[in-house]
Amino acid sequence: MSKVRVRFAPSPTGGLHLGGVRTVLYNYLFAKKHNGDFIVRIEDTDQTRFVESAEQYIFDCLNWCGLEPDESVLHGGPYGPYRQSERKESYRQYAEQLVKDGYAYYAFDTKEELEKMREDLKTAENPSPQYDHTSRKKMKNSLTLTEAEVKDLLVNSTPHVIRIKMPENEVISFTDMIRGEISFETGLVDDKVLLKADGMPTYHLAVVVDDYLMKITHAFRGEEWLPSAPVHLLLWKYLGWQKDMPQWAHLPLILGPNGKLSKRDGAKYGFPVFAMNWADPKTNELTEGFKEKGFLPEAFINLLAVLGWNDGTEQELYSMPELIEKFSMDRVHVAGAKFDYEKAKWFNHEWIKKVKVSGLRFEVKNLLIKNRITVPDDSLLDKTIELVKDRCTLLPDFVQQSSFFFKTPEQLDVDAVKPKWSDEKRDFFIAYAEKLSGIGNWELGILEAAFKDLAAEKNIKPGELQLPLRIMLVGGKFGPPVFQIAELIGKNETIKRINNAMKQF
RNA sequence: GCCGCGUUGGUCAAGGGGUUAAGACGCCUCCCUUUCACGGAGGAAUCACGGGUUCGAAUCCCGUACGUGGUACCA
Repeated sequence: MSKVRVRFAPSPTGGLHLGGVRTVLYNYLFAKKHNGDFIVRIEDTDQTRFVESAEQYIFDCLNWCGLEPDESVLHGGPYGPYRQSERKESYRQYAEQLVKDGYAYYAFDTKEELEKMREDLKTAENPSPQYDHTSRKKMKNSLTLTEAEVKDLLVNSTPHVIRIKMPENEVISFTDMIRGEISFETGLVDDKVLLKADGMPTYHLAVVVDDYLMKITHAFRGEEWLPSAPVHLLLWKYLGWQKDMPQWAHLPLILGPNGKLSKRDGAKYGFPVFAMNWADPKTNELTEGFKEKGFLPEAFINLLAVLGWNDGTEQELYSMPELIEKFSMDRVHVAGAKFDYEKAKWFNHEWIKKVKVSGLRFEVKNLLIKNRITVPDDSLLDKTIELVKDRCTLLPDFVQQSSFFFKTPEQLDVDAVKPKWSDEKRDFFIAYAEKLSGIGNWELGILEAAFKDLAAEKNIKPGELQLPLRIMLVGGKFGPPVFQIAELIGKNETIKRINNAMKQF
């Protein structure tokens, strides 16, 4: 059996969508599981939708996700170029061959003529008429024109396209790796344009030619391609490559709260839909990404992997190597899955708990610096991360959960203590601060014991004193156990915070 | 409209003729902790609907409904 080769073929038109990343992921997992190659091919055949920065952006996203291609415009490889615009010249010959063999034809209709046809044929029953075996007879193409007329038009370089000639009455079927047998009546499918007037291929021609030339063995793409699959199948056949045709799998869609997931949903419901921040160079509109929202790539990959796939066990947390080991296309769900942001956050939380401190250090430090908190000491940072990571769902949560380790809280939640504050408690804290200043061995157990002994001495329940102490040290009702905080921030800082806070109570 | 694909709790889902229909997220109650979390123990679903087939159907078949995708010289 030949080496497994799969490809992800994005078009550089904008941000990389959740569904897009999952498609890459499944490609990647399948390839790696079978010791195959993962190729990224840029489908930039639509010059009108091309966005300059989008290509680099896509690679940045893949890199962040840890989905490194084996071959691509950036990684090179023996089957280049990996940008379809650079392969432009190679497509025409195949289209011409199809015309010669009677499987395709020239069409000279102008945009206006096409519009007119659609307008004329439009009825209540048929709101969107196609350019197909019924309507092509009335159009301006090499099927209706004489040979001489066609030749003349061609010689005068009249703008034209090449369209596939869909058979009138055939049934074409194939086996989808996740859906099984699927069949279509060819007469219901339109005569898709194969080669555009500008000489560029459409997706339909390019995907077949390039998959063939690049020796792709398995073609995975979104379910939205299913309706045009018969065109591709026919092309493989007409070009005489049928025995080399890849196996297909059409992946289910990822849906938003109301149907198809769109980047609008992100803004509307407050969750990211792109892998990374995407700033549209045309509109300057910024769409937030999972990365910037504070997701770990491990979590992002994990949640995407199990959105539509499971290995049949109860396991939900998977690392990339585990996914590679366990992934299989036939366990991919057939139906679309609604994206659940709450669960996505849960995955991130789990990964933050799971990942080692060293894996968090860089991001957390950056976040703190961005929030004007200086981190003088990496070992303090590490201890802090270890202490608070259980209570962080998204990376930015570290700012609130750990900033008080590095700087005195600016604002204290005085309302939390004031109602129950008393002179007795004030006395206690004055005495405690004094006691603390005499402690030589600054460590958790001693601080806590001193606290409890003094409380007993003063006849106050220690529980009633803990919240005030927390507010003094942290500023609010959150954070790890108080004495651990005191231990970490040190003697001077602890005493200072106690004294300062009392002025406000 | 037509064509394709789909339909197990609010969400992700296991299960593919006989099960008390797993598990997870979220929600609620309780325990732990006199912060917030973590952790632990519980609570809530007859499988879209209608017909078949069968001794027996969430599981097989057919309809209907609903959802979703396509119906571009976009991918």
